[in-house]
Amino acid sequence: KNKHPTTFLCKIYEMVNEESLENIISWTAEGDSFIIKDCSAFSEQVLPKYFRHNNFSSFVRQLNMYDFKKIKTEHNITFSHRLFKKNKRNLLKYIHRQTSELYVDNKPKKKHNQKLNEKVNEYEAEQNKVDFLVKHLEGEYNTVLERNQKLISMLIQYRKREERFQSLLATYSEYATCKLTSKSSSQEAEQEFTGNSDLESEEMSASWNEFSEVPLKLEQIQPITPSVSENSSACSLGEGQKKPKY
Amino acid sequence: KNKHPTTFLCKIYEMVNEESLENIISWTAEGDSFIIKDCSAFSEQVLPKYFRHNNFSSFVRQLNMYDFKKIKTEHNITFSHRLFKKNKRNLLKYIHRQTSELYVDNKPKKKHNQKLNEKVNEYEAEQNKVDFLVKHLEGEYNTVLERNQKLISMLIQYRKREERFQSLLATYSEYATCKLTSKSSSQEAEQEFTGNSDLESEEMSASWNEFSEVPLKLEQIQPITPSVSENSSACSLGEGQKKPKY
DNA sequence: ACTCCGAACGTTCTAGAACCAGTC
DNA sequence: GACTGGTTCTAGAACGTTCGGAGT
Repeated sequence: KNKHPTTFLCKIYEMVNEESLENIISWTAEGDSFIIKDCSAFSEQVLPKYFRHNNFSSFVRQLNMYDFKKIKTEHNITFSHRLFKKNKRNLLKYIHRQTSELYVDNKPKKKHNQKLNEKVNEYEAEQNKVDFLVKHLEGEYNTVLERNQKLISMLIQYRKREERFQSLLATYSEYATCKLTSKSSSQEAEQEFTGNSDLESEEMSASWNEFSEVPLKLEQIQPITPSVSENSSACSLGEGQKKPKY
Repeated sequence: KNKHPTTFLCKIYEMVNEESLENIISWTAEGDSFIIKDCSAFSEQVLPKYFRHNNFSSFVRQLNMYDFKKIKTEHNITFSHRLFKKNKRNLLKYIHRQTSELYVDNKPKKKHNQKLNEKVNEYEAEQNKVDFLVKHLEGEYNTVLERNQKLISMLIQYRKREERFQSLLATYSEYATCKLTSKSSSQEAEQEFTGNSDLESEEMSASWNEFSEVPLKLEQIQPITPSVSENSSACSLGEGQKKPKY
């Protein structure tokens, strides 16, 4: 695709080299840029010969499209391009007209659209941050959930054990009350166990009531929606995606 | 603020009305726009008299800044503005130089920046979604964490109760072994209690060992960073914020 | 060969962005 | 010394034109 320079490049190269136009447009002394000495004559006489218009601004627009830069001078208009030099016609084929970068990969390549770009960058950064936090939170949540499940099963086992203690104690108690006449130690023990009026047991049953409202199975606890990480990662500016639809 | 028209408006009004420039710049026949008949002469002779430059493009830039529109004509350059008319100098004060709308309310007013705007809108939508999910997750996490804490305190109470059961049983057991000669029921009971070789107890102690690695205090469990909701809400395009720093 | 289509190029008008200058 | 307007260079956007290649 580097076979021929575009017509525009050929034309400006041609007119800059044209000796009859030396008083209007020519190379600079250094030969690394070209100078338009008579802007009016250039617009009115030269431009129509090479292009379909005589608007200097259109000419300049084309130069900018090809990444020529205007050089700051007094009373003269000078443009340069690193690949546009005197006696270097073979370099022309490497100069390319820039198609709007915004449309090509929707990354505007320059300072342009600064404000919007800042915004987009902020959003990207924020998105990445939130992504990370969400993933972290998910992990935390799941570990806590597992721990929770473990605690619940432990509690259930404690309960079972306590039931067995109780029946065991009942056995002892029954045995004691049946086989023995009133002994002080037996009474103390029975009182200590059967008396539900002590503070600890009250707390306990209160806690247990609350606990009974808690779902006991992992499935009953609302799971983390997996759509979070999917969406957020899809939005974290992967290279290949084609305009995600939200 | 509508007292005086800006100097630019005064100057173009003045030069359009200047009879000595009639062959270069003048009103159109209808008097609702002005025409530049000789672009070169205008640039080289007229512009420097009124402005600090002789660039036609700078002049056009100003016209566009004041919302003048170029009229499509042959061989002539014509501009018009709905408030710029012959013999209507008093209308000039209502013409305003447009400051970049992007900066004013960071909502570009036209079709311009389409792609970037799409992106920003996508990010806004995504951000709101993720915000919601994060808040939801935080809520879930905190309830699970509370529940966890409750379970842990319950477990501790169960443990205490079990210790008391054990000492109580020990008392019974001691009492039984001391005061009674070998009875079958007593032996069974004592075996059931002291025998740690049964399956349930093994599970139990295993669980307990795992549990001991689990932090018992809320403070030891890593809290959710509150920065999530702050940042994300700050990024959700509130109207008043001045360029948040991430 | 022919035509249709799409991509790149060309022309025009307008806006963005950086910088400068006057003014309050 | 911040704010508004002026100047300069470059880019965006719309639209027209050309050119080459796929499908017939």
